[in-house]
Amino acid sequence: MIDLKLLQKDFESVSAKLMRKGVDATLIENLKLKNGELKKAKVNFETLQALQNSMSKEFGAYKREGKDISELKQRVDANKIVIAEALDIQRVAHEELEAIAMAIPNMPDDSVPDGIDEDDNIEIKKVLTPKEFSFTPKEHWELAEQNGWIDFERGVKLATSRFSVSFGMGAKLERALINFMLNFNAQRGFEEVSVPALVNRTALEGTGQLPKFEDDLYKMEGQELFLIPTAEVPLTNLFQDEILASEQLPIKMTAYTSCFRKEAGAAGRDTRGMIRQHQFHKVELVTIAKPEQSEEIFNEMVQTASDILTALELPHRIVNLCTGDLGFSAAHTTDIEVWLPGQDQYREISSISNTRDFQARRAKIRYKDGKKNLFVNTLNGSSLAVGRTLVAIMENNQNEDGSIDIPEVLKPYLDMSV
RNA sequence: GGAGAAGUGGGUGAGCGGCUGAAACCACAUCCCUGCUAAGGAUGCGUACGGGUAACUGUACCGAGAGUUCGAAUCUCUCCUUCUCCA
Repeated sequence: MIDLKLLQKDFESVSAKLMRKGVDATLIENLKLKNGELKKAKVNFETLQALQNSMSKEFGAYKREGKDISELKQRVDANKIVIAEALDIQRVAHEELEAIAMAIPNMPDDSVPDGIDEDDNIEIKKVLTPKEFSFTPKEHWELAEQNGWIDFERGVKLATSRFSVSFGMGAKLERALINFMLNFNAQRGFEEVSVPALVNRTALEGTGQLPKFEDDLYKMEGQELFLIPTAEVPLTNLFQDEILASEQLPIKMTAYTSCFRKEAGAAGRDTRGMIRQHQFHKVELVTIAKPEQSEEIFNEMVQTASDILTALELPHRIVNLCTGDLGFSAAHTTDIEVWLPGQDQYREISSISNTRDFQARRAKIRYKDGKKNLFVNTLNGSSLAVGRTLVAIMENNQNEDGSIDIPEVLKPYLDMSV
């Protein structure tokens, strides 16, 4: 949620920032208007309520003293009707404001470059050089099938398209990657957490998936429960509606979960292989931090994800997302893209965002700074998407005969004898 | 699955439908006293959103929501959670 006070106080700059992210100018204008309306309605209601309260107090005194209450009761009853109307006006104003405000994305930082889509993202640096192949490298689905690691047809049989099944070394590699990543993150100070895969509406509103993106979520029938699209949701919402002690911060967490996405609107994209699945494994990083800590931790998170790829000897590049490619909740985002020789391009494998106080406002996560309660900053990032890492290993480590070399760092995690 | 009990501020725990935003104790903060391994005293101490330069002040919140009432932590209903007992 954007800061409505700031919007009121500094309308020009807030709306300019939101417009960079493509928010309609009239919508912002409307938000300001509604906010003013609500304020007025609130003052009006509270004034009436104060009158009612004081009359009610009098009422008690009258009774104790045995005075006649009929005249007072008349006034009180009359005021009651007026209050009901005022309350109604306030309620409507609040609902209208909420509906608009909850659907408005975060303001991008000034450092975020302008742009329309991923083509306008800015490459910051490349890490490791892709190796030259003496043959034409294959795409991962071909390698996966040839090695018997992944079965796409049987995934469809069990569920529907965009599901797959891993077998043997494919399955073991996934498990090894998860363990490797969790341990790696733990060494960088991120505490491992195990969280529910189902969350309620409040949690999803807190992190920004709802109300706007319900179409992309799997919802339980007859219940207000959703499968998580990312561990960011449960991890961040762990502290929903809490006021944390200053010394507790930063809280650095990592979690492995399955993630579930309907991929509405991605029809036709990456239909082959395991790049874009409805269910996928991901190891996530989430940090709850003080505002002054958040940029330093952001860089740590990017570095951690990048270092995992380096440890796996996977060439990748780090990219600063432009306004057009920025997610709903993010103030700024850095993507890590891994080199896929089979596809002959870099593909996203991690996305790290600082949402600043956007999610904290929605989820009401604050900390005590001396006397005052301030909103925390929340950060999230993949470290890493497991399936895509496996894809990268297959494509980068393939030999001409289709066999695949296992990265050294994973060998301790794999019992190679079975 | 059935039957009971309970959910109050950081913690423990009182609360008669109006004098309760809420006793008391602990914890915490500041100050005073005193020097000895501690104790005593004073004051302060919830959150959100408003109004005011400020002192201060208004509204709401006692698991959540709805209701009864001029007025509800206190009565009624629904839901959630926890505990105990039974199957």
